[in-house]
Amino acid sequence: MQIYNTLTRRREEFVPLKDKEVKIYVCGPTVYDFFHIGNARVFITFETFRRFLKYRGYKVTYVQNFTDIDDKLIKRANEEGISVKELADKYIQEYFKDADALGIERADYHPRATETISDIIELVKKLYDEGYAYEVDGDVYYRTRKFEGYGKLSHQDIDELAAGARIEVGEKKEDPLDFALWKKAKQGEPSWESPWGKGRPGWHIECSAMALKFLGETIDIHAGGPDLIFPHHENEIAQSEGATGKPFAKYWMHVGYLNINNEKMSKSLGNFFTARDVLSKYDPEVIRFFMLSAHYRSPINYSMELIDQAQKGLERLYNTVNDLTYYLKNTAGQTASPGLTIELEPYKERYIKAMEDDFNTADAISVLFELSREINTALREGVSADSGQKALALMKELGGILGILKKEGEVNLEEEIELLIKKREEARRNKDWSTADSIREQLKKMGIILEDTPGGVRWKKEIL
RNA sequence: GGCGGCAUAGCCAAGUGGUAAGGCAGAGGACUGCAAAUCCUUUACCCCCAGUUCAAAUCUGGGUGCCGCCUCCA
Repeated sequence: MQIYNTLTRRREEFVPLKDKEVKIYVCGPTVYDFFHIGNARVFITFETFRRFLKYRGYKVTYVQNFTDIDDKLIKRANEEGISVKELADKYIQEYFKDADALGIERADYHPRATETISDIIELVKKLYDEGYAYEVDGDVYYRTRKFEGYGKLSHQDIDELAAGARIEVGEKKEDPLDFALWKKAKQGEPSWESPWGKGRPGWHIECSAMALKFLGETIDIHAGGPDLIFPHHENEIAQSEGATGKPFAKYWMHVGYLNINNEKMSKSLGNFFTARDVLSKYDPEVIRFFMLSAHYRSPINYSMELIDQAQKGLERLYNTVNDLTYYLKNTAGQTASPGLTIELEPYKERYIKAMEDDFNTADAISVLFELSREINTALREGVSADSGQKALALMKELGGILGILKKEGEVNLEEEIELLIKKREEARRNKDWSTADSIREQLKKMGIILEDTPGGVRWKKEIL
């Protein structure tokens, strides 16, 4: 199993710190608003990797945090005239609504920064005692130049970084590169007691503290969005390794950007879509399929056209699953001939091989398409019930890792629909094509698609 | 200015030395009352130039173009 490590900029053999146990920390959303589809890409991507690791027998402990105290939350809460906690509670709920809808399995732990304050304070204290932090008038800063490896993740030279750094008004840092671990409370802001007086945590320290608390000093995989590499993850390394003296994470993983019209999605450009927007227009599985159809480190472009393309592709896979299901229910075993057998093992092996190659979901999906074609062919020639069952199970098994092919296409015929189909059959026998076609249209509007096959009339529910 | 990524058919997209997966769209065919679905066939001088090699989309150098990070951001 190979994983690309941002730290070394190479693909590395994946060896967990301990046996087959994998500890993963993913930076979660700042809960001041609905999350957007760029966030969704991160959550879907790493959650899918977790599924695959579990599938391969790893015991995964997965942590994804909520940032529920920061400038953006404070600003938004003030605008809405509610407390920061009320705002955060609201958007954590909304997070779960959207994430659940997208089929994103819940993490083992979803810690909140505000519930980790005592751990954060302990960590800052430790950094202070070690000389990695200093206090100025109630603020505590990290002494960046004291940490030897600073810049190793983003591969930036510390002096080059210093050239671009700025000190904001009101900050009293020793060095422009230093960053806040603890911020002195301002009037009307949420705050907690600390050795440096009332205040709140800086942004980066919470992730160090939560990873430490739930996963320990060294974790296997730390993951997140691409724009977290600098400064967020760089700072996390400085904090965690400064405090423990041990490597923070063995593998650092980052997804590519999700772009709109080939440009980074951002609020200032107004090219912004929340997951909820997109969920109102597309089936969640289509969104997952779309995101997983390119390599996770490549940028992907979001547009209706491309999502439509993805939907068509997913429909093709579903046609196979539904045709096979139908066949097994209605046709298999009814003929005297034993039927074909499909060699399934090679597909499974190729799929696993693709996923073990730095999670090449695009390649894995192509295996599903090839399996799909072979099943389709076998279906017209007559596949054995046993082999058909196994093929169906494999499609669902491999699709399930990606979070697709989970729907049941068949529904029980309601009487009204049954009646319509009978009427249409009668019309067809009388070669009354216009009546037959209008009934088919009528059913289409009800979400029922009819197919006249050599074996008789097939119907299916429109599922995407 | 510093650092990095990408450039494969109309579109999307795999492929890190041995003469190009897969999907969408298109064309032709089979099936069909018509559709739909499915199957078969078909569509690539792998951005340009030079080099290394028996052999390069894949390695090296140069060029062009696009994108990103260095500042809150997934």
